Amino acid sequence: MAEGLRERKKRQTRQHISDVATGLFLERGFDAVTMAEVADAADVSVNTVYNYFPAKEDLFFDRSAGMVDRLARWIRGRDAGESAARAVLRELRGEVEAVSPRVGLMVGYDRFMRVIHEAPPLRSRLWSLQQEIHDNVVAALREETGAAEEGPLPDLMAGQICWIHQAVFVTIGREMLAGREPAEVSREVLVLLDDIEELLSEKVLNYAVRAAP
Amino acid sequence: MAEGLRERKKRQTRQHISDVATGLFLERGFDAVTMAEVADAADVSVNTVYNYFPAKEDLFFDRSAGMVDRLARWIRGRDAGESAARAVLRELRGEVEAVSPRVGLMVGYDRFMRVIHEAPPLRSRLWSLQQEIHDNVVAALREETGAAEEGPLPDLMAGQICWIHQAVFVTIGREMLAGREPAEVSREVLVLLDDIEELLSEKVLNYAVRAAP
DNA sequence: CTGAAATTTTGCAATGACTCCAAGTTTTCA
DNA sequence: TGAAAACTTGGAGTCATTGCAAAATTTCAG
Repeated sequence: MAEGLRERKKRQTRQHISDVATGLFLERGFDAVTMAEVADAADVSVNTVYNYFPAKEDLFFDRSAGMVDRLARWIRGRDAGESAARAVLRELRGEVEAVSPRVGLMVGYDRFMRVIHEAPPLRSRLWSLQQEIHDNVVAALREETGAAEEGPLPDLMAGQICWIHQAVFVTIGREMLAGREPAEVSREVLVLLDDIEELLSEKVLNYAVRAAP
Repeated sequence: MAEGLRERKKRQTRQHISDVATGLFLERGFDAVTMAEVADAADVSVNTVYNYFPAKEDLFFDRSAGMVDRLARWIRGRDAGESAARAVLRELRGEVEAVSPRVGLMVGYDRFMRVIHEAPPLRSRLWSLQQEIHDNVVAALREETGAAEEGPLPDLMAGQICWIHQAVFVTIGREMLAGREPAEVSREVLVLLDDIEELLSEKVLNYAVRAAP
């Protein structure tokens, strides 16, 4: 199914606006850039910006699109004989060990973090994303453990699993913001992951184990 | 030290504005009430409202003032031989068993929850309060375990303790919003607290035990 | 290739939160 | 009692966000 000119243009326009906006935000901070400036810099009208992005914060987090279902995907993709929590720990260790930009281990992430740090609306949006991640994890756990799970257990387990994720991301964010080197932070977070695993109960570590094939 | 007329008037004015505003919000929802309407209804100028409350959301959460350090207070006030987590569990069980309005177990809390539920800015502010609670817990744990704790452990433990708190409050909020009776929700949450305790590892349950006297 | 239909872009006006500032008012206190 | 200090107010201005209707662009059938 060939993509029409209209579709292509829309995608390009959207990407262009997002790029221009992110550049301005990283340059001067979230507050100091107005929607009108973004529109001007992107050579479109203000209304066109709103056409693609419901709110100013969406301009900043556009790239973080695939992040909200990553945890749920990791859980659904766990190995046979592996629990949800262990799958998440394994995937996180992989990303951190690889010093992956997907978890913020890259040069320049400090600029990104600083913008968020100084803008309350962006922090709010980040919490909102965490909530989405949590909801996706709950949904994944309910599906993976069978619809039989009607009680509060999937919710509680999702809380524990999201706590793992949060602890890792908050730490990476804090250390990168402090100007540390990605490789250095990577080593530190690998230790943190061991600490985290030690704090989890067996019940959590053995929840939603995928049956052997 | 006798309180001057000025102090008294300020407190009264502040309380009056907060009461009027909360009434309007519960009546018509957060979005549907403008700052100008609050000011009119309270017989003050818009600027006076901003004089007492930095933002519209502060008008709504004014009463929840003592909530941000409650967890930290519970931890600091734990019994001899009791850990931080167990103190929090004990205090929560007390409040829930007493069907206390302090944890939302009261008639009319559903109206309160509905306003929050329908207003994204209020949900954001709630997350921001959670963050404050977390920070206070970290501070309390660091002090209570001695300044020796330089590592990430207090942060991780605070995450676990706040998770307990969150799970309880989210559940109460959800059930009350669904129109359940406080007494009924109380019974249900007591069971939830048992589930929660079972999911915590011994490491968490035995962190920051207060020395015997 | 052409013109109508569908879709996107844009300009304009308005709402409402929030800030700044300077001019009143009220309360304190020497 | 008369400043000085602190609080209140009115008014103007910025900015995000929305709604609406008029262009401009793209699609597609004929």
